[in-house]
Amino acid sequence: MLISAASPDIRDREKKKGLFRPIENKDNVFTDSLQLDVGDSAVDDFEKQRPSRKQKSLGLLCQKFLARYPSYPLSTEKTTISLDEVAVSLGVERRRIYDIVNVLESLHLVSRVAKNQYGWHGRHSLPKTLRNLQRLGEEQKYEEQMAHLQQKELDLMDYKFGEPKKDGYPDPQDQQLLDFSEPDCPSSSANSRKDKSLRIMSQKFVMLFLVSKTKIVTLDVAAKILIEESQDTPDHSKFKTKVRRLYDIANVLTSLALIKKVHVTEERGRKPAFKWIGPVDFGSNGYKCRNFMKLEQKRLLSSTYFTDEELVDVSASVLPELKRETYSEIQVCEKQKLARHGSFNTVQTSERIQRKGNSEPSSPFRVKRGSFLEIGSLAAIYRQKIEDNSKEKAFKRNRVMPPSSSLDPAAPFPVHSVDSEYCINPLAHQVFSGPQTDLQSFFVQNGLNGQVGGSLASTASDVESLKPTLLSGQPLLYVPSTSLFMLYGSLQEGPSSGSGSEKDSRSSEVSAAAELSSTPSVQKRLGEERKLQGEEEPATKRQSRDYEDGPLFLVVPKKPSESTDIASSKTVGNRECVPLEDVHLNSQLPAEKEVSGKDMANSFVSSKRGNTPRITEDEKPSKENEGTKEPSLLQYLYVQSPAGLNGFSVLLSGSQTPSAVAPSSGQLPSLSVPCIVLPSPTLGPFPVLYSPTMAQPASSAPGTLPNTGSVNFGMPGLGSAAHLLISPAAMVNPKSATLPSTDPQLQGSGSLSLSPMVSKSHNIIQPESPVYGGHPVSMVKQQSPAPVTPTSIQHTHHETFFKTPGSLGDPVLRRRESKQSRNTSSAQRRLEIPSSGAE
DNA sequence: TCTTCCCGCCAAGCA
DNA sequence: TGCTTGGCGGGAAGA
Repeated sequence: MLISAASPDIRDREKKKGLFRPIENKDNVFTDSLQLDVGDSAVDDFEKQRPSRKQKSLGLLCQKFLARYPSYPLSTEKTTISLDEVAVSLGVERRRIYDIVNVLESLHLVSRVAKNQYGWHGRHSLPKTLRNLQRLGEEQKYEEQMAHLQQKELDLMDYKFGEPKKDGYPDPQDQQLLDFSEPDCPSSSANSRKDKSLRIMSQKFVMLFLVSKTKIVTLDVAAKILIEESQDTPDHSKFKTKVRRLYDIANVLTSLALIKKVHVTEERGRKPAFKWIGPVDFGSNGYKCRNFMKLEQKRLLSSTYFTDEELVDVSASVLPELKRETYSEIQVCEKQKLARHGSFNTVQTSERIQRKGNSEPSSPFRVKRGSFLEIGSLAAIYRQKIEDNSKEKAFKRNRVMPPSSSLDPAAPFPVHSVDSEYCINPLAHQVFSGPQTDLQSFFVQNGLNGQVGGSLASTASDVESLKPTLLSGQPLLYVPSTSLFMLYGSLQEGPSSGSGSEKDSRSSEVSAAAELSSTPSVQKRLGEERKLQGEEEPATKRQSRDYEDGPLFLVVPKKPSESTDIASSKTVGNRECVPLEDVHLNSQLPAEKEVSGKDMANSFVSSKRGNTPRITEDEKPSKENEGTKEPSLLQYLYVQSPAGLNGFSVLLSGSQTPSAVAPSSGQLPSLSVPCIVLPSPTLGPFPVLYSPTMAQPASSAPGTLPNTGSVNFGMPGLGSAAHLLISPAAMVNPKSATLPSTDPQLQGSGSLSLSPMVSKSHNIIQPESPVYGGHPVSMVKQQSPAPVTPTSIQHTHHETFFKTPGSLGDPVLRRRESKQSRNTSSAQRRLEIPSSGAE
């Protein structure tokens, strides 16, 4: 799989090395062995050289088969598979290859082009195929059939060895329901050879997974359904035969990392079953995948940009080696869906599965479909997390639970993440808790409250609070050029966090949040909010934002920030930065001053939130935080190196106080956030510039130059391009830096949101904004004073934290380099990915 | 003992 | 008719 993901050159080289030389070429083995003198020693040697049963397994064979071809071949890359050649290469009979290609063909990974010849398509269309299968499975009511069979579990033995009860199986007339409309779908014409083909069986098998809520299918149930559909006499022999075939299919699907072997323990004992671990939720909103951060552990991704589908693939490639506890997910969605609906509702609470031995909930990632992921930053965070467990523990002690309301319409994951298996995102905790700790410490040390726009968050109203904007205190990864990933984590849950009572409280809270989010009322509110948003801005603007290649959000669970320092609170209280929302939320300011932290957490709108006095890090956990449950989610802004930035990328912390980032109207020149300038993914290890001091004096008065509140970056050689002012909740067009904004909103708020969500809610940043257009950015040295923080937590891991996987090893670099050509044109790649929305 | 699935026979399908 | 394709089940390795 690694080779598959690598460049063709590497593949060729590996091939030359004989990587694919059949390890089980029994002909050779036999020949060699037979050349020996017949004797005990020769027999022993023969036995030793004889490949074991496992070595000859179909699964292993399939893996070798898949390794021959790229998972995502270029559109111009036409790969033809010669069955004879493959069989010889792998040292197996052609019959075995048939088994593999049949299953692969069922998923449209290959297609038969001629006799003995197949065409390799890769996984490009896999999501679509799965989506279709899911739809077909739903149409065939497989879920009901499985439920019915499971309900009739006590009759299973009777079924296996005798005539099944009539009521336990579909009526023969109902077989018409199994008449698939699509050519490649199984037909109900009974007992034809095609009906029993492995190809059709494979599709049906996959359907069972896709329609299953638990995503677990026992072999007996699957075999039972298949027998019924084929109208075979359900005797034991048929049952065994079906199970054999299902094993064949399962082996291939396992090699594809779509399923994995599990056991279901029932009253009658353990039953072999398989669990779907591939992408799920292929609806219009996109799909999710797992094991995201394992990519980093495996050092597979480096800082290379991957499409979501590539990510899924690579993630799946390491799946067999992954531990269950480290699974995580990525939820991919369309920007349009995200922008319009503000949420990604494909996660069904019904799919929740309590994590075995670990009830720690987490949230899935959410990225735009077809977008590019900067894995390196996330991976670096993950490493940091691993390396700093102690800090994490200390952090957890003080962390608070984010309220359910903290779920941005575009970020409903904390809700679902409570116990939904498909929302489980250990990454959020395992990966970011540590880094977040560091960042939180960083922010605290720098006089920041550790919450992005925490003061900006307002509880103006339920509707307003649901406006898509940066989550307070949450990490935001921003890639202005193509997409935006907003990272946030729900650190609330987690067995190790906090006291038992506190944990329980948090758990219940999260559960309540989950329920709340799923309730119609919430959805209604979201709809109202969206409606309001729609009314607030011209349709043209909305449309442009919806369809422009704007940022997306990668949402990951984050642990709540427990750290709020005096400086930050002070800054909040004296915030001179008036968020854009203040313009229309001004009337609510007085009330907001008294708003509890909980309310704040519920608010997603940047506002005068800062009016609420922020407690210190020491106070917050023990006092308000308990009741407020304000989410302290870390946010990062990852700025992909725009044109003119010499390939440097900027990782910005979104957790600075608004005051620090809020420029006065007409004076919005620079960045006032903690940031790290990173080389572009193609440049390898990156910490180049790092501005630890982000503390912003609360005294920064509106209208003053941002020298005190802004962090500027000096980028030699960058020239004096337009200024890029970025803040967790505010971003200003470079043009605004030098010229007073004529936009009333700008003047009123003095801050602009870099986040598409924020911009959306604020109606300020337009897609065509130079900021989005990747204007050259000039950064000057930060001039902010040294931060004042109550907790002087050392963040000694910054370097490690921000080190990209690209610096991890040559293989990674090589791969990244090799993939550069493939990813050179992100736009091109994106164009190749059909919009799910269109579909 | 049960699960898993390799192995190859042999028949359907096709040119 | 010959070749491709793949259903099928015996039986053995492995759990």
